[in-house]
This record gives sequence, structure tokens and C-alpha cells, in this order.
Amino acid sequence: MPQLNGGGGDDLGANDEMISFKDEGEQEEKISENVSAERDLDDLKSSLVNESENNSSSSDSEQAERRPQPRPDLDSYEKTRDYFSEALRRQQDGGFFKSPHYPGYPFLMIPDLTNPYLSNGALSPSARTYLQMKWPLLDVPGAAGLKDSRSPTPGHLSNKVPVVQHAHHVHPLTPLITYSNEHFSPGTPPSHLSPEILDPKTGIPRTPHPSELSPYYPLSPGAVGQIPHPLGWLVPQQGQHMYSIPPGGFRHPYPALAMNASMSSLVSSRFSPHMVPHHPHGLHQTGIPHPAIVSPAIKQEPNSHDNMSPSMHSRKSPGLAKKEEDKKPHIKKPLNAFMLYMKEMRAKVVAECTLKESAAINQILGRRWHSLSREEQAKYYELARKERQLHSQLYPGWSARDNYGKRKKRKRDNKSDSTPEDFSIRNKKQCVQYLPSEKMCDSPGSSHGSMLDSPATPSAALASPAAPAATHSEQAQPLSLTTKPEGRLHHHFLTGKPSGSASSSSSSSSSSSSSSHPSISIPIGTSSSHSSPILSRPIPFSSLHHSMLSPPSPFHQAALHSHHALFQSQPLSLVTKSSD
DNA sequence: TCGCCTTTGAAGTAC
DNA sequence: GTACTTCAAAGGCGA
Repeated sequence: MPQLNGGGGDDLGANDEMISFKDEGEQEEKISENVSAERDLDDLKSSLVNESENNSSSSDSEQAERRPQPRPDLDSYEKTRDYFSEALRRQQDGGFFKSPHYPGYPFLMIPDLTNPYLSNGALSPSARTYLQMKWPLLDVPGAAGLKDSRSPTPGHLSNKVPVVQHAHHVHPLTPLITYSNEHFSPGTPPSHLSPEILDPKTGIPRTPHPSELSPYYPLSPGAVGQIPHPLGWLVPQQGQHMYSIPPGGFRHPYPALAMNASMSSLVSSRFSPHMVPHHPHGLHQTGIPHPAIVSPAIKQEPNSHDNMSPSMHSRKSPGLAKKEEDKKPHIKKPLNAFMLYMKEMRAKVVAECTLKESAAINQILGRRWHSLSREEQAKYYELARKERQLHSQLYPGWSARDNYGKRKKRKRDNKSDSTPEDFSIRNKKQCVQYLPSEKMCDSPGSSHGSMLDSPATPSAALASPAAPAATHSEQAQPLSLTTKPEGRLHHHFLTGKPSGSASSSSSSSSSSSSSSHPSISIPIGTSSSHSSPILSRPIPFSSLHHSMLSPPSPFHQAALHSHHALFQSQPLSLVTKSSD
């Protein structure tokens, strides 16, 4: 499969071309991409991306200092991730701006990321090498150093690692999740935390092995953000976090994780009072704060005194509960595969097309997502899966339901209650597309849609890289043409759920609706597609870069070909919205 | 200032 | 089991 580059490369994220941003490009383009175009593009992207990124972060040092950081502690692991990914990317590519598969998840690219540690608990050579390569500036201890987790890195730093990572199973997301933002719980980190560290797999508390403590967190990203650091450019720029920690971060169930930039102070005073987890009710055995925790302040007020978990709140009396509900930290949902992908690729897309509107960008990303190879998607699914796992571990009692109604107003509620007339009106309103019609921007890829639906075992899918394109085409059920766009309203309408298809992610018991990728729902003429790629506001196509439109990748072509019979007449337009 | 727009996926509710 | 809803990120834009 052309898109697959050496499996090994994958792991390291070296195969930049897997999904070249310009996948539309044919080989010739690819060649050029790799050479001059890439350079140009890199320059362009770098400048653009940096510009945008730096705008927000402008110089880390500067911003870190002047920016009011209302919640310095809440460093987004995401931003951190981005920074590091970028840094890593540059480091790895020698300055070239390539697109790793997981820029945001550099560690995920560690070969055998699932087990970077040797049986004896020591970091595996490969992992170590990886770390050193990826985080050279982070002072990754050498073999010996790694073992001595305490020496290079403060004990307080080390203790957070285990929180996220299990002894023998380093969570790929660990690095992302700025548990670094975490705080260290005071005192005797290891000893005190050890009992709280749960083995992700077993759920049994375990004592972190020294070797697993510091290696990945020689420096907490968050801390980096605050400390003038040579890695300034690595420091998270936008103060946003994927999972921010509530101001009272340490009061929430997972105080230990709350460490972050603000924690810089920690560096000096590790045991600042607020850092000490109150851990009142033993909400969480792990005492792990998670970036997903967002204080209501983020969107509301950061004053929550209680760090009670939602579940805790639920136990309170209605009135009180409601009141506290406003204060309680908002634990965000873990990002799904697409979201992860979006976060990673958004900057690139923005850089390439200069588009700023997320709606348009998301359309592009959505198409590109479909154009991703199975393996590539699998990686994101895997990441998402792990993130969910981690999230569930961190917030055992959390439920997506907890966030229901948190939003001020549900967008487009009309969806459910809209009448046909409404649709009609809406359709008229949406007569303009953000993106050009399928012809222009739609890629066949979009037609075949995601090949994987949260595969239960993405890794398994990956495990068989040998799978020929044909296989892909088979699995890649083109059909996701689906329509998610239309799907919103009736996406199940034709859904033929993939029987057992690639189905479902491990957790995907619910992959239900969305997992119906393979479903063949051709929205032709369906007016219901309010979620079609059609936007009310037009975006000049001129602003779109050709590369942004998902191009037919070989894989897509294969898929299309195999399904030609089915789709020949339906090239896939994502949506043929009946706008008339 | 707030909500919508858009995307996919996960998880929830409702039937 | 199916269908539908909500939320997750993002940032420009309209009201």
C-alpha cells in the first residue's frame, strides 16, 4: 500500500508521507512534495503555523510572563503536546516540517509503545532511544539515569508519571496528558502515591517502578511553560488545555495530576498548601488529576472550591447539588479519534488554506479523515481508545451524561423538532457551501469514508499491514459516505451496520451510530442533511488550497474501484444536499 | 457576549 | 437493538 510506509517508520512517525497533506497529489506531486514542494510547503506552513501559533504564544517567555494566565496551572496538555510534537518533529526531521502521524502524540510512536519497559521494569532501549531522540532537550536520562528516576528529576516530578502510566504499560497518551500539569503531591511522592497508582489493566494499585517515573517527565511540560526554558518554542502557546485542571485543581479528585506551569512555583516550593491534595473523600484512589478536568471557570467561573467529582455532587441534595454543580469541575469528554486527528491537523490545514473558520476547516478535515488510510485511522482510534481508558481510570465515576446540559444552549436544537418546512428553509439558507462541490474538493476518499470504525483492535489492524489495498477497499467500506453528514438526522437510515465489521472499538459497544461507517447511506435528495457540508456562510474557494481537498489516494482509488459498482453513480459526494 | 457553524466518534437517552 | 441526542475542538462570524 503506497500510503503505508514502512511499518517501522510508522511507529516513529517518520512516514510523513503516509498522509501527505497533499495526498491528492499523484506521484509526481509526491515527489515534488518530498523535495522542493515540501520545502516550500514547510516554509509556508512553518511560517504560517508558527505565526498563528506564536501569535498566541508569541514567545513563550514573553507570554508566559505577561500573559495573565488566569490559570497557569491549567496547562493544556494538548498545547503542550502540540509543542512537543512540533519540537519533536523538527528534531526528528532535521528542521523539516513534516507531518508525523502523531505530532501530538510523540510517544505513541515509540515502537512497542505499549511496553517500553523491559520486563524488569527498566525502560526498554528502544523506548529510551526514542525518548532521547524525541526529548533531547528534556534531559532524558541515560540508561543509568533512567533507572535513577530520582536523581535527574525531582521526586515530585516522577510521581506523576506513574499516575498515568502503569508500570509495564506506558500509556501512550501519558505525555500528552499534561499530567505534567499535575502537581505533585507533596511529600513523598512515590510512597505516597504508590498506593494510589492503579494498574490500568488490573486496576490494582501498584508501586511505580523508579525507572518509569522520570523518563517521560523529566520536565513537566507545564512547568516548562513557566520556567524560562530553552525550549521556549516548545512551550505550549495557547493557554488552552484539552483537559484543563480546575483552579481548585487540587481539590478535585485527582489533585496529584494538577501540576503544571503554575506549578513552577512548585519547583521551588513543592509543597505549597494548595498543592496538597485534600483528597477528601478518597474520591479517587489514584489521586490523579486529569487534564480533562476543566473547571467550570473555563467556561464559567473558576472558583470552585470543591473538587468534588460529578458523582459526588450528584449525591447532594438537589438544590445544593445544583448550586455546586456550577462549581464543580468540568470534566471533558475524552477526545475521539477524529478529534485527535483534527487537533493535530488543523494547524496544517489552516496554514495551507489560510482559512480560519473552523466550520470550513472541519469539513476539510472530515474529508481528509476519510481519506486517511486504514492504518492511519487505526492509530487515531487507538489513541482515542487509550485516552478513553485513561479517562475512565482517572474518572471512574464520570459519565458523559455529566456534561449534558453544560453547554449554554444546544446548538441546532431545531434538528429534532424542526419541521419539514424548517428543513426547507434551512436548505435554502445553506445554499452556499463552504467548500466547493464534491467535484472540486470532494475526494473519493470522502466517499469511501473512514475505513475503520473504532476498530476494536486497531492495533490488530495495524498488525496486518500486509493487508493489501484490496483488503482495504473491502474494509474501507466506502460507504461512509455516509454520511455522517446526513447521518445526523438519519444516519441510521440506511445503515447497514457492518456486521461485525471492523467494528467497534474495544469500547465501542456503542459505536453504534457512528460506527456505521460501512453503512451505505446515500443521502441523495435527502433534505434532512442539515449537517451537510453546506454552510450558511460561503468560503471563497480561492482560499482553499488544492491540497486541502482530499484527493483520491491510491487507497481510495482501490476502494472506489472495488466498490465501483455500488458507487459508480455516486461519487461520493458527501452530501448532495438538496438545496433546491 | 454568546451561540452557530462544521466534522466524526463516543456515549448517553429513549423507545 | 435501533434511533436519536449531546458533547468533545476550533475559531470566525452573525445577532
